[in-house]
Amino acid sequence: MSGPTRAPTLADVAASAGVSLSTASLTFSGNKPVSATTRERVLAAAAELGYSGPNPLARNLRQGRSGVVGIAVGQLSTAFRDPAALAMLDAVSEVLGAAGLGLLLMSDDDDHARLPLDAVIYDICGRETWAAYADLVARDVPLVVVEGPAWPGSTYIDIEHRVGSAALAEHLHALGHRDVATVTLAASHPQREREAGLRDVFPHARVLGACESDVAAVQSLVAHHLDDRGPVTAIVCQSDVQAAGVVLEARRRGLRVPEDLSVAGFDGVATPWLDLELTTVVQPLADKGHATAEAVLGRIAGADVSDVLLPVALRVGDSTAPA
Amino acid sequence: MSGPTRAPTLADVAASAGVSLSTASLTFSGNKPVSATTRERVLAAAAELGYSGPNPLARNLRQGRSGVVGIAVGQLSTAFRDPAALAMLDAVSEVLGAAGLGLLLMSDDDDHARLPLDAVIYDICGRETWAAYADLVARDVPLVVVEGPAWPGSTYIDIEHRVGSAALAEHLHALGHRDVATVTLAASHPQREREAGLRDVFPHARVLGACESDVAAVQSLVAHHLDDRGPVTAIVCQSDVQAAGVVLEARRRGLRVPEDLSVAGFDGVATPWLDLELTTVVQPLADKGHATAEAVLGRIAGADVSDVLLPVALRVGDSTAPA
DNA sequence: CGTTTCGATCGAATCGATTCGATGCTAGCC
DNA sequence: GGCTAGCATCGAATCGATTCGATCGAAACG
Repeated sequence: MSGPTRAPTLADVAASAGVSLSTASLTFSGNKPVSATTRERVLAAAAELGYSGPNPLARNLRQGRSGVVGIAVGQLSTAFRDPAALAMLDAVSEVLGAAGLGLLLMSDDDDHARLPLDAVIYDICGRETWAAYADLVARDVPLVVVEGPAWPGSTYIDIEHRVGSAALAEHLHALGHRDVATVTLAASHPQREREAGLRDVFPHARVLGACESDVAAVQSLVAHHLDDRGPVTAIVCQSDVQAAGVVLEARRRGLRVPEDLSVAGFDGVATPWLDLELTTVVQPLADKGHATAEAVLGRIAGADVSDVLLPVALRVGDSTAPA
Repeated sequence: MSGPTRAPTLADVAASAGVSLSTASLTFSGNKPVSATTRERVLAAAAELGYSGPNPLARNLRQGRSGVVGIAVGQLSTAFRDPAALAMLDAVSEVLGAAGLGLLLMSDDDDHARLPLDAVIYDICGRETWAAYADLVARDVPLVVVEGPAWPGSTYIDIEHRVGSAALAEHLHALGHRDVATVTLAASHPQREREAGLRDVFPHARVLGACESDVAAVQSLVAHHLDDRGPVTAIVCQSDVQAAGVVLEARRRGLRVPEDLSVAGFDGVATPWLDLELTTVVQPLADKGHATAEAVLGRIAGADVSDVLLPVALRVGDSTAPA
């Protein structure tokens, strides 16, 4: 006969247990000691009423935090197609999860202004403007930028693009390469830095074109360059996925890698479907993710968080050889 | 002199504009008409005070919704390594994003009981129990299960595993194959269905072993089977990624595909780094994602939502040939 | 034995909006 | 002119907790 009764609240539990609302709250939150007998009475009442714990919405309002961190990655499907992005995401999620925070995917155009976010991670390489930025600033949401534009008020996590890129270029130069071309990402901070590193060694390196980190995309980009490829003896890519695309396309066109063409990548991720190990610049993806998440935690806690610049390392594989 | 003044609230704006709190609220929410002059006064006051819109936390509490939908996918890095998962995620995000809902990643072990979720999508093939399930039920959170166990109270989105698998098996049978082996996923509803479909045609098909949808994993799984492979002439996999792994490993061992060994996959995703088109069972990934998201919206709206069963289609590629 | 201290509990204020029902005012109508 | 609608606005209740400060006993102390 008791219609669809609404879900019990903490007040119901408190009443049923014969304690005050505040005591019931303390029982669940543990923020102050509660005697064992009282705790049991409250928990018993909760169990009987089918109370499933404090309403998160109410807690959030009171505490002024939502427990949710946004991560902007552009288009989901393209962003995560590159294993490097996944490794990073994994590390971020690990740290935030341990801190009890959830990770909310922010895709490009959606309007997330209505969602309560405790902080936002911006990890869209290859984009320099962002509609949501002004809004986040207005709402005082801490922003952690990964390899992006150095926006005022945000914390900045980055790697040594230029150093790594230059080291790779020197490796090629030492192998005797003189005519080097590069596949780029969209114009962006990391892209500019990496290109600068390349030009430290090869000032006249040719740009074949820009594309995202996707095997098919890079294949169609370099396809015609490989037919009539002029004097180029090495191609430097901005990700291992791009490099894999170049290797596959080169082979399809009858070129041997590395004998006829040296190919280099960036990131240092596993490419199990390629039968050679790429020469690449290994970046500490897990460290980058951890550093990002730690920065988020710090900013949420209101601490002063300093920017992070992580080192990279050249890894010489089987995809580069003397010119 | 005015210390760190706290962020302005709607009450401040209302006072400054000389209107009531309710009118100010209506100005922002648009739930009831407000005269143009009043609206302008309110907006002007808001601009002057630097008010950046209603606090989402407060709105959420009042409305009893958070605007966030959780999606459980197991380990992030492994879940998204398969492009099929990404395609699905993309479609889900598209629909939910358009509805103003955010998508929160729930990884395995994190405790998300403290987060306010309007609904949860369960998309972990290969798992039959879930610690969070009881909790979600207790909290009355709508649950949409994709290819998972048919849990009471949840909405169920699935594809025709058995039909597709049987169609593929018949294709192999028609090619003259009689000795077929299969690589499986962890024991789960879709795996059982697919295996049943396979055994409809090949009752004695041999199971090589189970592994996740990952090139490297499948390679090490089938490695020794390919050396001394007995009478097997075809291997049926549970994903295109698995199939790609088998193809690569077979070639590494000197077997030609499809001349010496036929290989089939499942999903119908692009494998640009493979130079042949896989024979596979194409599932409508975008439709599946859309249906999932629509089910979520329906459940949140309190509607009766019926389960969805989507069709699949056999696609014959270059990886299967006469035995 | 009087006083201090400490732990457990309680009452009330608070977080910042949304929304129901009531009120006042103007316009339309006969 | 009197009456009814309808629109804009307002006051107050509400969402469901957390948390500050006060209170009350009992234990510890000199």
